[in-house]
Amino acid sequence: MKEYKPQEIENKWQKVWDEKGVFKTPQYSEKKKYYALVMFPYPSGTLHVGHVKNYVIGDIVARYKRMKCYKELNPFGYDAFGLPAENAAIAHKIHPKKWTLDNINTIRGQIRKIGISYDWDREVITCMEDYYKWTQWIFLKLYEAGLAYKKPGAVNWCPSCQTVLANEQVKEGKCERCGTTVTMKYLEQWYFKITDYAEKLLEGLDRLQGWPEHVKIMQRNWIGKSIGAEIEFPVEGMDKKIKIFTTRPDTIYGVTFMAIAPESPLVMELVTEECREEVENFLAKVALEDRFKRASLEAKKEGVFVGRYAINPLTSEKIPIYVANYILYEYGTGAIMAVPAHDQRDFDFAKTYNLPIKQVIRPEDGEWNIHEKPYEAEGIMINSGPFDGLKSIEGKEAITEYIQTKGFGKKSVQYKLRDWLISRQRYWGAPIPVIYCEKCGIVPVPEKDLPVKLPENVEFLPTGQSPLTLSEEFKHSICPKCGSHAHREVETMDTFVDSSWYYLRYVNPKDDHKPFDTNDVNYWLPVDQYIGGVEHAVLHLLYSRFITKVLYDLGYINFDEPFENLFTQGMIYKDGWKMSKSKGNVVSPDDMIEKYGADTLRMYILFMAPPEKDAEWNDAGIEGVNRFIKRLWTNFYKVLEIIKQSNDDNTEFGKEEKNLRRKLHYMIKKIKEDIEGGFKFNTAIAGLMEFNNQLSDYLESTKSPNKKLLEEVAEKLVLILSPFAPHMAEEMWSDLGKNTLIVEEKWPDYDANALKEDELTVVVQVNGKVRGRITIPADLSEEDVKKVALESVSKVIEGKSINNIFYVKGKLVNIVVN
RNA sequence: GCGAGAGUGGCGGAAUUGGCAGACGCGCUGGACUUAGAAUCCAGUGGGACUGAUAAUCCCGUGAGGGUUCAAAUCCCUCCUCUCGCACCA
Repeated sequence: MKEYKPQEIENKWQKVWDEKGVFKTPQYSEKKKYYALVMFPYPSGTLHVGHVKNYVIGDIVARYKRMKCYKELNPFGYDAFGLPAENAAIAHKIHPKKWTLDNINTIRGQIRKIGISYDWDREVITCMEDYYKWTQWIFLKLYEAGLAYKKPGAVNWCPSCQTVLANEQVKEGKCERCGTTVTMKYLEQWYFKITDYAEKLLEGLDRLQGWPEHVKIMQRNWIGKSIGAEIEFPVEGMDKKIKIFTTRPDTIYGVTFMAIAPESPLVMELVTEECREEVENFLAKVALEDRFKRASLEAKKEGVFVGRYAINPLTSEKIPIYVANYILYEYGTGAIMAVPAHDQRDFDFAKTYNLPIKQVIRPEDGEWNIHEKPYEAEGIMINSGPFDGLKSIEGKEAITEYIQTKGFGKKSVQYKLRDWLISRQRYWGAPIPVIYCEKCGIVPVPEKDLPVKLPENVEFLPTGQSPLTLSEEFKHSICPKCGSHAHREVETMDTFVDSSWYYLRYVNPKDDHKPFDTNDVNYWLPVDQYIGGVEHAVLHLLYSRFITKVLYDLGYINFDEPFENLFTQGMIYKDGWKMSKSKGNVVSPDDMIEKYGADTLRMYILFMAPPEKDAEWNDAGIEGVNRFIKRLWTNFYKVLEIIKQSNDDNTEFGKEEKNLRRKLHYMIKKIKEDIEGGFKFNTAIAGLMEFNNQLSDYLESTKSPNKKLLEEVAEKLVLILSPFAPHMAEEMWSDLGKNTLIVEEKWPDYDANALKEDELTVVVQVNGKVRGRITIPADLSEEDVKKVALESVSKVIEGKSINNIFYVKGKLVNIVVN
């Protein structure tokens, strides 16, 4: 019997695949295209099995589709710029470039050993000039389109990373990378105008049928669209109006005060002499507060009267104006009309400062004590003059309409989404291709001068200042417009800019004249299946959609969504924790391959849980899968031996043969359905195990195994196995005497005829409880089945009257008695 | 607080178009092989009752409680717990 030596056969077949170039992307063929893509890694260390899960899932999909006769683009690359690599490089006192490229070499080696079917010729590394040149090109295109701009303002600052962060990179007030509490700074920074695309990004989500609902919901929430009205409230005794945004214009008769954000310049314009001191003290106090604490629900609502009153344009009522800590300057207009009767926050504030609470909406039925709790739901308008009696939904329309005709305001839509802050005060990124000229101001670097090279001999310790400031050679430049003395932008781009377009580069990774070829990209994109972690829901996945939509609007591509189908895989935990070096709970794929081989590793990762779920690594679990693989190997070579020894050409199958053949085809059907019906690889592998057990039973029980049957079993079993355990499948295929490569074979179809059974086992229930089972010919009539069923439980139903008999065809009979 | 998802043996998980709950694997128990162990193979394995024991039979059981139905892990109502995301967005 041939011994199973995984490392040996894995090396052998990986070499063969390489030499024959079987995973190279076909350029010309009749086949339909399929673009399978996994989120590329940050090369900031070595891979652990959690990363590998991503690539294995992608590889099963790619190999399956390849066998289903698609022509495949299945590339891999590295998100090589950015803070993690830079921080690691600082810690290890070597240059980020060397550190990054060393890691890439390690990772590439790790992945090759797993037998992932990538087209390695298309590898993309974002920190290389031939890539970031085109990242800079994208910046220029956005700049030309008015979608990249520089503005001063309050920005998120990570004191540990010593750089600004985009809103999407702040999680619960902490830096998404390092967990340090984010503070605020006033800085002039570069932004991409993603807010211009809020509506398009929202609309596109509805078309993405192949995306998980929870990711779409996260994006919708992040974009945060609200429909309402902008209304202007005149200030008494001043030629000034306060503009507010509200989603509840129907509650305007219930306004009892106004509130303005502390940061708003309006505050100091409105404040009266008597109140000035108190207001200034309040502003000073708020300025010192942590802004994320201030913006949390638990924070107490506080404010001060500014000394003035506004006039409600509908009622002409005089209402006091406050500056209040719970008003956000960045959202809406930075000022609100406060309706304590119908808003919890206004209610809390009114209670604290003893302000009136005026109910203007009542529930459709039932009582409501407005002094106990605000009523925030829809209802019927009351105390609202001519609008009394309207439903609040109608009231919204009616009042918006009214203020619009009177010129007090207009319908308005607001979004929570903020523009994407893309400049960083760090070294390891693509330089922003812009020059500052004393005469011409901001001048973009001409396309022909790209790339703006990142200098390598620069001190890059994080100081809060861009390290490129230190390089006179880099900074010094000449204005491309007027030729006078100028200096370069010293800040670099956020790595999320690099990764927001890499899926396009894979199509023409070596083209040095353009970022991609429009025809080729239009052919290969959108990506058919994208696979990665859910942590990118409102980061990379949002940015990529934005960049794609911009390139679409600029006419470079003919699709406006990059990823047709998205799959988010769960994480692998060990000892209850995410794997990390500091926790010391990292499971290395290399160790597992050395111990069990890549095929076992691949299969265990898929078997441990449904792929979208988080799973706990279990050393005993991988042993179990390894046992299965060895049993399968043994069975296969037993079968092969029988085939070789036998001259029997009998195709008349007995009961056992028919039975085994049915189970074979049942497995083929099940695995196809498991893969296509939502990547249920865990149950697909269970199906393989089950069939292997059945094959063992057959080999053990039968005296004269049938050669023809076993030939079919061996061939189809190996084909089905091949996406999961490609190396051993290739070895088995070749031992079957085939002179093709299994990776180039077709996925077998099941034979519906083989699935038919001559005899069925039917469960017999009495009053819904299983009381027996009967074996019947498959074609027995319903009447006869019932008869047999009744007989089989005659003891149980003796002396009882039969009320009803239900028959579920081929499955179950339920006899109802009393 | 809002939004989404999930609660099934000792464990990971199957079954969700209502139709045999616990597939498959781990673990555990017993056995075979062995000087012994490892490996491998075979058998058993939700809880309980009955029985001297076996076979058989019965009862209970999918977070809790109620409902619909011949039949509920699956559908409906009420509640609890956990995970994730957002978090004063007017």
